[in-house]
Amino acid sequence: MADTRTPEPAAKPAARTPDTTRRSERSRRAIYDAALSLVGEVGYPKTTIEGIAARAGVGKQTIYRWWPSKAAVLLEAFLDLGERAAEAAGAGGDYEIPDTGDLAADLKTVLRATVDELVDPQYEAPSRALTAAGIVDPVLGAEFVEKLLEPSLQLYVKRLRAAQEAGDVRPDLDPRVALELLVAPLAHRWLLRTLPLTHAYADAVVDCALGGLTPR
Amino acid sequence: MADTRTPEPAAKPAARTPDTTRRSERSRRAIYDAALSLVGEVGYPKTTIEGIAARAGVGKQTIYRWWPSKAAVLLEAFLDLGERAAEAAGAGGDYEIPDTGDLAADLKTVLRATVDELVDPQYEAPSRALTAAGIVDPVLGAEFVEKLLEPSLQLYVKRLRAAQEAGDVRPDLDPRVALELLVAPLAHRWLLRTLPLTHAYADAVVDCALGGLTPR
Amino acid sequence: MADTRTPEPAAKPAARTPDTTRRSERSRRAIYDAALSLVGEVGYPKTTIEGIAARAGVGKQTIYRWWPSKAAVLLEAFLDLGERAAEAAGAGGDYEIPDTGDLAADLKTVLRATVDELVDPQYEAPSRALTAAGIVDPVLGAEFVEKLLEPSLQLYVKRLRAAQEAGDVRPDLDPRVALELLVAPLAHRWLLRTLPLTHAYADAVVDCALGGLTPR
Amino acid sequence: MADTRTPEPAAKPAARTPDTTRRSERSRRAIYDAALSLVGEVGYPKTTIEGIAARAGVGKQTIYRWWPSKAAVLLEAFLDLGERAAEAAGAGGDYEIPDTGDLAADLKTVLRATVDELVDPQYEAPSRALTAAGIVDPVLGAEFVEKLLEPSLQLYVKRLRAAQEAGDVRPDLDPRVALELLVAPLAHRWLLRTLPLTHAYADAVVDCALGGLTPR
DNA sequence: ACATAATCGAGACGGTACGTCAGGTCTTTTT
DNA sequence: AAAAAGACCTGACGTACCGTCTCGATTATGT
Repeated sequence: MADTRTPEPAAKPAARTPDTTRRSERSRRAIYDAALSLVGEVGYPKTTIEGIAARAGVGKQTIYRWWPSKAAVLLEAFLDLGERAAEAAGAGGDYEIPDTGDLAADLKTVLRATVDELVDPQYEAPSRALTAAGIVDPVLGAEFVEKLLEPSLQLYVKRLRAAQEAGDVRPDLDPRVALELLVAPLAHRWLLRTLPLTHAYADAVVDCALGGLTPR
Repeated sequence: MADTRTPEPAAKPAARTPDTTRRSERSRRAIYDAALSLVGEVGYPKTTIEGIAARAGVGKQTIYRWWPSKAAVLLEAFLDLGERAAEAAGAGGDYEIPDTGDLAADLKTVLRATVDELVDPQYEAPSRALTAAGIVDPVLGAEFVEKLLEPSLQLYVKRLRAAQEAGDVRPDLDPRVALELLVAPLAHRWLLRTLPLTHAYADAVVDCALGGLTPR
Repeated sequence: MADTRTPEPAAKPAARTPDTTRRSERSRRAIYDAALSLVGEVGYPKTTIEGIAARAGVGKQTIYRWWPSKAAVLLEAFLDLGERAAEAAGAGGDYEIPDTGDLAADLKTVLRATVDELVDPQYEAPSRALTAAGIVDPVLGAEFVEKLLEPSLQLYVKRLRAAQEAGDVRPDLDPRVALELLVAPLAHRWLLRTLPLTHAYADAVVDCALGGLTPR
Repeated sequence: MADTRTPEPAAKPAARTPDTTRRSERSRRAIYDAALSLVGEVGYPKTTIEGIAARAGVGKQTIYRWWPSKAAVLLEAFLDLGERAAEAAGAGGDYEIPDTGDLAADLKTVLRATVDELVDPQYEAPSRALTAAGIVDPVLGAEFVEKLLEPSLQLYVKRLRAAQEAGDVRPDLDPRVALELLVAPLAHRWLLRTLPLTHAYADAVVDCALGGLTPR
C-alpha cells in the first residue's frame, strides 16, 4: 500500500534502486509464503535464502534485489501476515483497547489476547526469530520496534491517558513507564520461558501493577 | 572380536563420551577467551567456530569434541567469565540484595547496578547474543535461564519474602510475579531498545511498581 | 644407563630407535591381518592407519613406532603373507623354475601359475595397491622391487642361462632383456586391464617371444 | 541443448547435471594448469583439490561440480595437454608409425621416442600418478586406457598388419600380442624402475622380439 | 625377586583436507 | 526491465585422519 511510493529519492549514489512499478506481485507473495512456512517448518536458522527462493519458484536475485537480508524478508512477510489477518478480521484497520470504564478488566482482556497470540504456534516461530534477530542486529531491531511493536504500545499509551483523565491512574505517572510494567512481564516470560505464560498470569500482572506491591 | 561384545551396557551407540580427565585446561581457557573477544569484536553471527579455533590456537575438533554448538561455547565462556569476575571481586561466591529496611532504596541500588551491567560494552555483545540464541533454541534457553538468570532472580525472591515478613510488601503476592514487575521492564528496554535504559528509569520502575498505577 | 649411551653412532640426533627385542609379536600379527583385510574390504586409499589400529586393537603409536607409512605396513604384511604361504606350501623356502629340457613348456608352466596368482582375488587388491604405491613413491618402489619382485626375476635369469648353455636360447642375449619379454606383457595386461589375462595369453607370449615376430 | 529440457521423469534423483553451455572456459583452463603444475611440484598425493582450487583462483565447488575426483581432473588435464601439444606440433591430429619398409628401424624410432617421453620430467609425475590411480581404480583405469593408451596401441596394430602383408611378420600372429612384446617391457622398466630405461634398451627389445629368443 | 624401563592400549591434541552447503554477485535467456 | 535459472568465488560447516604427545597398565629383562 504505502509500498508503491518510493520511500527514498535515494541520496546514496551507490544505491541501486530497482523500479518498483515493474515489481512482480506474484513473486512477492510467493516469497512471503515461502519464508513464513519455512521458518515454521525448519526454524529460522535453517531457513535459507536459497530455500526460500526455491520454494517460491523464484530466482535468488529477485530476493536480493528487494531485501537486504533474510531477517528483512521475514519481517516484511510477518507484517504482511498481520495486515492480511487484520483485513480478514475487521473492516477497519485500526485497533483500540476497549474502554468500558473498568481499567483492570480492559487491560486483562487485552493482555489475555496477547498471551493467546504469543503462544499461537503459527506465530510463535517467526516472531521469536524476528525478535531474536532484532536483539542482535540494532538496525533490524529498530525496524521491528517501529513497525510492529510501537503501534501496539501506543494503544496502551492512549488507554492509560484516558484512565489518567478519568482519575483511575495517578496523573504524575509516565504512561510509557506504566505500560511497560504491564507488558514487559509477559514478554519476559515468553522470551525467556522462565515460567508458563497463562491467562492467570496476565490477570496477576494487572492486579499487581495497578495495586502496587506495598500494602495500602 | 572385541567388536562384537558391547563395551557399554548403554543403549545409545552414538554417545561418544570423551575422557574428561585428559582434557587440556590450556585449550579450554584459550577457547573461552577467543570466543568472548571475537563476539565483542565482530559480533555473534560473524563469530565462527573456525575463527575461535584459529584465535585460540586450537584444532577445530577440540571445540567439537567438548561443545555441541557455537552458542554452547559462548554460554560456558560467559559463565566462566562471571565466575572469574566473582572470584576476583569478592571472597564469598554468594551475592545478596542488601536489606537496609528501606525496600525501595535497596531495589533501586540493585536495579541501577543491573542497568550498569547491561550497558557495559564488554558484556553487552555476548549477553545479547546468548539471550537471542536462547530465545530461538529452547534447549540453550533453558540452560541459559537455569545457570545464568535464575540464580539472580532467586535473590529477589529472598529479598521480597523478607519484605513481606517485615510488612513492606502485601503478603498475598507471589514473589515471582512481583519480581518480574521490577526486572522485566528493564530487560524489555535493554533487549528491544525501545527507549534509553538509565538509572532514572530504574528508579521510576521501582516507584511505580511499589506504589501501583492507581491513586491511593 | 643404556640410555646415556647413544645407541647409534649415527649422525641423526632425531633417530629414535625402539628396542626390537621388546616388540610385541601379538601386535605385529594383528596389524598385518588388519591391514590386509582392510585393503581387501575397502581398498587401499580408504584404508587408514587409524582403521588398522582400531581393527588390530592396537594403539596408533604402536604402528608409527615400527613403520614409516601405511604403504610400508602393507608391504611388510604382504611379505609376511608370502612367507607364511611358502612355509605352509613347501618345506624348502626356495623355488625354482623347472628344467625339463623343454624350455617353452617350462615357461608356460610358470607363467600360467603367475597368471593364476595375479587374478587370485585375495592377492589382487593388496598387490595392486602396493604396486601403485611403488610407482608413485620411488623409495617404496625400490623396496617393493628388491624384496618382492627381484627374487622371482632371478629365477628366470637362472633358467634362461641354463637354456643358453643347452643351446636353446641365443647365447648373445642378455637374460634380463629376454626375461622382460616374457614377464612384462603379463604385468602390462594385469596392471592396465587392456585385455583379459589368461593361460592362453601366457602360452601365446611364450611362443611369440621364443620364436620371434619375423618369419623363419 | 537437449540437456536443458527433460526435467526428467528419470528414476535417479541424485543425478545432478549442471548446464554445460554455461561453463566457464577460463576456470577449466586454470584448473588444468593448476593441477598439472601442482602434481609436478609436490607430487600427486600431496596435490589436493583445495590446492588446485586455490592456485587456479577457483572455488572448490567449481571443481566438484564438474569432476568426480582428483584423478579425474588430472586425467582430463593430461588429455588436454596432449591435445594442445598435438595441435602445436603438427597440423594433422593423427599420428602414424613410419613405414620405411624396414620394420626394425621403424619400431626403434618409435620406441626411442616413447622412451624420451617417459623420462621427460614434465610428463613423468602426472603420468605416473595417473597410471597408479588407474591401477587401483578400475573405472579410472578403463578411461585412462581408452582415451590415452589405446589410441597409441592402435598405431602399432596398424603398422604390424602392414608388416604382415609385406611378409615381414609371421602372418599367424595376433598383432595385439606382438605389440605387447614390444611395448610392455618398456612400460615395465618405467613403472617399476627395475633397470634404466634407455634407447639401447629399446633397440634390444626390438631386436629380441623380432628375432625371438631361440637360435635360428 | 624385583626394580627399571620400554612397549603397549588409549585417546586428546594442533592441524590439513575432505566434500557439502549457503551467501552474495554475475551472466544468460525468457517473459 | 525485471524475472527464472544457475554458474561462479568465497568461506564456514562438521568429519575423518594425520602424526605427535601424554597418560596409566602391562610386560620383560638384568642386575
